[in-house]
Amino acid sequence: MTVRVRFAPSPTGYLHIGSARTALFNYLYARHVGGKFLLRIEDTDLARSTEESTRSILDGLAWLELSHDEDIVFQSDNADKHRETARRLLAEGKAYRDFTVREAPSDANVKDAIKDRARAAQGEKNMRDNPFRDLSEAESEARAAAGEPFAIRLKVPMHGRTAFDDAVYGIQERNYDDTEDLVLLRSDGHPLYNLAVVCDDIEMQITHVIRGQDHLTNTHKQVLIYEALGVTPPTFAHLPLIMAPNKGKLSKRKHGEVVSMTTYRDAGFLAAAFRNFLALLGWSAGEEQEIYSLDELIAKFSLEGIHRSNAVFNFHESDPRKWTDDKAIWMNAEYIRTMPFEDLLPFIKPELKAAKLWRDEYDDDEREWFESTVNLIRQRFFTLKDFSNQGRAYFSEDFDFDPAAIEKNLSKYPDLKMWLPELAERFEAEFDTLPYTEENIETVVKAFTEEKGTKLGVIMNGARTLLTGVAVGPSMLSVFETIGLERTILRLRSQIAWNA
RNA sequence: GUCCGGUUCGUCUAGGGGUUAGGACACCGCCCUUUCACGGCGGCAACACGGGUUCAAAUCCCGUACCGGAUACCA
Repeated sequence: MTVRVRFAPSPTGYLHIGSARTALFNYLYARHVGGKFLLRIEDTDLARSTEESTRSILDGLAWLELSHDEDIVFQSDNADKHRETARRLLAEGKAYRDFTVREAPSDANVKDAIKDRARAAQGEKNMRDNPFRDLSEAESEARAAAGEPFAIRLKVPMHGRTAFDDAVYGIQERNYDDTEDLVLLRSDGHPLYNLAVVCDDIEMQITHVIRGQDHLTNTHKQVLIYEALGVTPPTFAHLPLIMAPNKGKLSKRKHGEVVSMTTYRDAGFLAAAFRNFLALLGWSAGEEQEIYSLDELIAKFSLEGIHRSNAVFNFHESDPRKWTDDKAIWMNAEYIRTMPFEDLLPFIKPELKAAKLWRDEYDDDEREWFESTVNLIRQRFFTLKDFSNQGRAYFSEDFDFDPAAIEKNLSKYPDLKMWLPELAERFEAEFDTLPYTEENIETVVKAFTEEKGTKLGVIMNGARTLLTGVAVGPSMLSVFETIGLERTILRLRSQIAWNA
């Protein structure tokens, strides 16, 4: 039997980090065993589902390059089948009509309301005490025929327990006493989550359900539905949750952008790097390797390697330099500086284009210069954005000067205001005949420094600031060379920074 | 409240009866260097607690604590 897994997000917001990892694990498992990775949009909550969310989720998956097999299933399209299934269970006596008048949904904090209600019941609550559970068939039919609204609830057996062998958490058991007669169909005829999921998973012939462990109790309910339907449940694998730094729930509402996949795409992350990071959040191959290509992840992924304990996504809200997890940033930087140039180019190009820094010559005449420049500057970059921000001066004459750099490297040495234009003269004269190479540049700059009776660092850092606008970067000799003689002279003469 | 799950450096994790408890990120120091966020070397830092089983427990069992999840006519 071929393995079929699905990723089933509800379109109530963008793709967040937890869902993304669930999608990734499903994808990796499917690819590992040569199965199918399916996508189902759980849009049965008409009030909260939006098309925009669906699009955003699809965008996120596309960015992560998690391509699905077969057509996307929209759960709402199957509502009739879900209703039919509920009616069948009713007809078979495995479900019953509940004529209890529906409570108005509490508007405030739903979670808290539920918790309060549960606590108030003080364990006194008998999950089987619904007065309509044992209503005679005749009376049930009569009341329904009279037009009285009813919900359909599953008739959970009085004695026994649900059990399944979770691929991650092992044997899971739960007494029927702890599960209420769950509603399958709302009184307005709307099918509910657990019913819809089971019906669709059966219909889609899902063999493995890989999802967050927040679904563990749902799974018991779903097993009950499978049993009522006489269908063997799939294998379940529940994933540990991804938590906020305070070990609380990571939520869109509380933590905002940092949990959204699009944030990472827009911040200049490479999908490969982020995927790699995500894969290691709750899974490990049991070895010390950290960097994995997609093919390696697929080759090494296994359900056995999934952890049971939750993982913290360690971002620092108050520190702009660590706005997201350190390791994610490090991994992205690692990819940026070690990827083959040809693989990186397709990402740098659009980045530079968007910043109006791209020139077509980089593709042919200046290809060599472009490549060596990128290889030079990418060593200290963290995201693709750095190419257009910190790297701007390499590609454009229109760049800003970092005030801190001016302060540190120029203001402190007023003589530089004269010296650097003078150095420009010197360059112009010397390199009229001499080749503009690192070696020769070093000789010229050193001689110049000695004449002025100053330290090499003063001249070099002053020049760095004028040439690149920032205080950090590669070896200054390389910078001189890659910026080129002409632009070096122009920038050394410029007084813009001094007037800033 | 009840049910379920979890607990190894700050974080991600390896290990799963005998290890100097390993790696990565972060942090700190030294080196390289004109700067630096690259690189090299090094350092700091963990088995939640209490019982038991055992010659031996981070590892197995029980309990406690703490954290998390669930408990809807949401998904």
